This record gives sequence, structure tokens and C-alpha cells, in this order.
Amino acid sequence: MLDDRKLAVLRAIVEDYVSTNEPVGSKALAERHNLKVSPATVRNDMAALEEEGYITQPHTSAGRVPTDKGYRLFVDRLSQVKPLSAAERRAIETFLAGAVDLDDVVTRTVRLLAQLTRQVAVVQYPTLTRSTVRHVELVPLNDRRVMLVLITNTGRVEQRVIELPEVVEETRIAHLRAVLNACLDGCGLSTVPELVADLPERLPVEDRPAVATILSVLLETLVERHDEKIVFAGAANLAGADFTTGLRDVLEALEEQVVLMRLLGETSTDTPSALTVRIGSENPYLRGTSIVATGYGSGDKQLARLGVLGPTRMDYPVTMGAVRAVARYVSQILAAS
Amino acid sequence: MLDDRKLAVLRAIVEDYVSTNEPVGSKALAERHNLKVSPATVRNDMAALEEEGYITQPHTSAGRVPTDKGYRLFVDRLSQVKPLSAAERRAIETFLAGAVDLDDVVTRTVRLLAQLTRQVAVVQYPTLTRSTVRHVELVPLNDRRVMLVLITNTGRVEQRVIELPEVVEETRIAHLRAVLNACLDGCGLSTVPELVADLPERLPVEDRPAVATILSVLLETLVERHDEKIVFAGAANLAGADFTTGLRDVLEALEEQVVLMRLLGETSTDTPSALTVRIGSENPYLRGTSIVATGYGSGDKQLARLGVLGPTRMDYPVTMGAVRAVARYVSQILAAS
DNA sequence: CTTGGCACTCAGGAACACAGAGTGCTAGAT
DNA sequence: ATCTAGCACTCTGTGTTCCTGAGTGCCAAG
Repeated sequence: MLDDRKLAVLRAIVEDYVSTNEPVGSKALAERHNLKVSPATVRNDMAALEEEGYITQPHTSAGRVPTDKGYRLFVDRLSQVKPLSAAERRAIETFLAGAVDLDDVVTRTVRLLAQLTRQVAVVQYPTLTRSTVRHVELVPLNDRRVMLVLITNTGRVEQRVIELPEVVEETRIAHLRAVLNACLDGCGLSTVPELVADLPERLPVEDRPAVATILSVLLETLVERHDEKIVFAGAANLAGADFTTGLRDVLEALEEQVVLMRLLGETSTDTPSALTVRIGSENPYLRGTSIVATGYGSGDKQLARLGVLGPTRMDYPVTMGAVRAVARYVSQILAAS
Repeated sequence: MLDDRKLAVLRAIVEDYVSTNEPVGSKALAERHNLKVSPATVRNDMAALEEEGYITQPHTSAGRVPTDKGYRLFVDRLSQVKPLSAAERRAIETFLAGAVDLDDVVTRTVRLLAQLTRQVAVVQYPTLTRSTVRHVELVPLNDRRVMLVLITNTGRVEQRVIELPEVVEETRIAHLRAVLNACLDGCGLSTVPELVADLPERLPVEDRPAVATILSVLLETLVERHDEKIVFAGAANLAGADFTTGLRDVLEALEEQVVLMRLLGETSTDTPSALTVRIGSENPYLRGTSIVATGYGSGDKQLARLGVLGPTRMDYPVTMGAVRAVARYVSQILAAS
């Protein structure tokens, strides 16, 4: 039903349309790609492809344009992820190498990816719940206030100022800190609630109000950042592109953490390190855009996701190559630190 | 040369043009605002105003449009900052009240301001250099690594992982921490370099390499964040507006910390709490946009600036009211915490 | 199954006319 | 001295028409 030549025609249509942004006709197609057949033959194939829903024409007697379904087939079967050039690889390495902390890694990554793909890049902060506790610190600020600092193995630091219900001596605070660390060090964040559940009972009764306050803040910190922050960069790249859905909608989505989260997160599959591509109407919101995403993280644990958002008419092989490469480098950086 | 009526005409032109986005003609003007003169008279005044450069016509025989100079006069002499409605004030209060830490305050503020003005809001993080040290913490991670945490009176926390040149016992670290805090607590960040200058000499010689490493990181932390981060929100509001300079340029500027910094920062004057307005070509970059900004901060110290960026054709009285109100509320919040 | 030929369709651009809004100017009214 | 009314003029924006060219679908021959 779809023989090799028809697939070749589809591939050619996608490639031409992506690079020219104009509906591609049978004649130009037969010339530019050396299919060794006449335009008329190409037309027949096109008719078949249109019949199947892979391409469409904006108006009667214009060239053809790929549909979402067409792009899908192209991505799945007709294209290969394009590796980056050596120069690009070097650029990535040097750019990411200079990062000083987690914030910096994320910021650099998102900018890098935006620049590399000339699209909007989106990076999710490593999710706390999959991280482990490296250290808990209680810093007395004065006799009624302590600062809780939670450090994770990904280098992320969360802090909260806590008002205590009563004056607590520094030595008690120090003791509590020791207990907390003994209890939590190295444990997964998601296990923290169980681990601290019986903690108040194991401490002197006079400390319980203060402990309860501190623990509730600790748990709140864990919950609050449960689905983690997402940052983006490269919004300027939207200016040129034309979206079927309004530009406004896209910009709004970018500032709406929840929407972004779903766009990125819902793509996660059994093998999170695989590239996932969502094309146009496959997206839950933002029907007019495509998303190329993948997981990243230190070692074998996937911590979070990053990706690129752009118009459906996008150079998928190149974009996929860039996303994959950046994800790998970031994972390396995170593993090293 | 510019009598009261001419000024009234200019005010009317600005107001009409801002609300309709169309060049305003003499007839409509004479009707809508009850200047009690005929269109012909208005025309004479308009001719005078154009002569002086306050208004211009896009093409012969179209209505008039204010020039940058016209807006400037309007802002300086013809308009009053419009206070917010009671409902808006309540909204601000409740929205900002829920903030849990400095990051949260800034994030909420910038979103609030964007929503309130329907423009792009820009908020600069409180500058470290004007803050004071509240606490320095050294957290041993293992025998070769410590984490340096610097807490300021604005609630900002900076942290760095430090690789020590040699193994240092925990007790030594604790001692150094005590010394550092005794030395720095409550001091202005800008005075830190002098204060720690002779510190190595006052400590046992065997600790010096480690101390030197730690101090250099501490100083680096101070310097690096010297000009602070700027965040923005409300980019979606750009979608509707039309900029003389391209939309792309504006989006690029928003992601370019340095440019934003200058746009916000260079407006600072002797009295930083005053509203500053830069109109169109008065801006160093981004000629086609206007910026309404002001300082904010706890107490009488101005810590940083916040503001709004939008098209030159902007409702200045309303925008100025919103910026002023938000700045005041944020200052309150910061002072309270 | 492929190819060449042919009639058909439609978007986009050029040429044109025209209505409407707005102006500048001058002469009269206050 | 200033305001007003009238009038001729100048534009932009819009609607109409026409035309070209790219591209198609179909059919009959290779």
C-alpha cells in the first residue's frame, strides 16, 4: 500500500517543506530529489499519500504539506537522528563545564539548548523525590528562630526560616540536628515522611512542640517542591515562527508551570532516557506545536526531563540530535559533581 | 506659547490614542472630551503642538499621534498617578502574603505585576552588596568537602560546595565557623573583604591552606552575584502589542540579564523610591518601548528595582499606580520578615 | 505501472476606483 | 485677537476586477 517510493516521496516532502516553508509541488520535487520518475508519477503517489492522510493541500491546486500523521511517520521510520558536529560538541562541553552549582547547570543548559536548536528550550529541575538527603542543617538565627537547610545529593539546597513556638537552647538544636542527620542521611526524599514519623516520641517531652514545628516545615518543603520548577529560554526564537495556535498561547503556556510540566512530563515512558516526540495535535495543550524531550540525570536514575518546543514544521532530525546530546552531557556533569 | 487649552488638547490626544490605538482627529476630539471649542480651533492647537514636536501625523491628513516628547510632557505635567482600586489592593495583599521565602516573594511579585498591568513585569533580586550577613555556615560533607552557606538579612541564601586542599577535622571547621560568624555577623556584605583580610594570620598555621580556599570561595560568591539576577513575567502580554522595534528584539532583551539590568538600573536616581519613567527613545536599548520602574526594599534602604516594560503607547497613570503600589507592598513584606 | 498532454482551479499580485476621515487655509463672526 | 464655518485637497484603506503562474487531476498512450 505504501511502497518504498511513496515513502521516499513523503520524506522528500517533509524535508522540502521544513526547509522552504512552502507547499511542495510535484515538479519541484521530482527535480530536486533525484527520484528517477516523472512529476506525473509523483503526483499519483501524492494522491495516494493524501488519501492515507499523510499530507494535505492548503487549497485545491497548491503543493502538499505534511500532516501531523505525516510527520509522525517521518520521525518514526524515515529519518535518523542527526549527530552534532564536532564544533557543536566542543561548544556544549566548554559551555557546560563552567557551571558552579545546580542552578547554574540548569540555566546554562536551557540557554545552550535554545541557542543550539533555535527553538524554545525547556528544562525541568531534577525532582527532589528521586533524590536523597545528603545533609540536614539547623542554623539557630536567634533564640526563637532557626533556619532549616536541606541539601540533596543533586546539589539542590532548600531553606526555610522557622519560627519556634518556644525558646530552645542551642545545644538542643544541635542534638536534634544530629538525630535528624543520623536518621535521614542518604535516604530517598520520598521515604523521609515515614522515617521521621516516630521521631518526636524518641525525644524529651519538653522538645516536642519545637520538633513538631520543625518537622512539619521539613515535610512541607518536600511536598511543596514535589513537582519541580521548570525554566525556559529562547522565547525570542518564537518571533519568527508562525504558529497555528496564537503566539500568545505559547507564551502563556511557557509561563504556566503546570502546562509545561504536563507537556514535558506526560511524555515520560518506561525508558525515560529515550527521545520522545509529540507532534502537533498529539500534545495535550498547544496543538500547534511539537515537543522533543528526553530524560536526563546522573547515573542510571532519571531525575528530570528536558526538551525543546517549536512549531510542528521543525527539523526533527537535527532537533532530536541536539536534545539527545545535551541531555547526555548534562547527565555527565551531574554525575561528576 | 502652550496655553492651558493646548495642554488639555495634548492630554486628550494621549488619552484617546492610548485607549483606541488610532490616530486621533480634531472632530472626534472636540466631541468626546468636552472642550467647548470647535474642531477648527482644535486643529489650530494641534498645528501648534505639532510645530513644537509633541505630536505628529503618521501621514498627511491622518489624525495625530503623540511623540515621545508628547508622552513625556503628559507624564510630567498632565497626568496623575492613578491609585489602585480597593479590590486590587486586597488582591495584592493576599497574593503576596502567602510567600514562603525570598525566591517566592520575587516570583509572586513579578507575576502579580504582570497580571495587574497586562505588560511585562521585571523584578531585580535584592542586591547582596547592600545587605548584611546574618549567618555563615560551614557544613562538612565528608573529610575533603564542606558546604559554605551564606545567609543574608534579606533571607537570601548562597551556597557553594568547596573542595578542601587537605583533610580537615570537623572540630577545626566548627572553630572556623565560629570565628567567621563572630567576625562577620551583622556586617555589610561590601565590608566582608576587609574584615576577613587578616583572618588567616590569626589562625593556626596548619589550617591556613583550607582557610584560604574557603575565603576565596566566599569572596567569589560575593563578587559573582554582585549585580543580581533579574526575572520577568508576562511575556504573553507582548503578543497583542505592536512594537516599532521588532517583537524579537524585546524578547531577546528580556532574556539578556545585562540589557535588562541597564534598562532598570540606569533609571536609578538620587531618590530611588521615586517612580522613574523612560519613554521610547529615552531608553538606551529598545527604543520602541517604555519602562516604568522604581526602587523597593525593606525600611529606608533601597535594595533593588522593579518595574514594567511595555509599548510606548501605554496607560502611564495606571501603570505607574500599579508599580508604585506593588513596590510598597513588597517593601512591607521584606521589612516584616 | 509510468509518462506526456491537457483542461481546470485557485491564491496572490497589479491596476483601478472610491468613500471617508482628516487636514490647511481663508474669510467672516464674536 | 481669537474662534468658527466652509471648502478644497490629500491621503489611506478597501473593494473590484483581471490576470498570471504554479499546481492539480484525469486520461490515453507507451
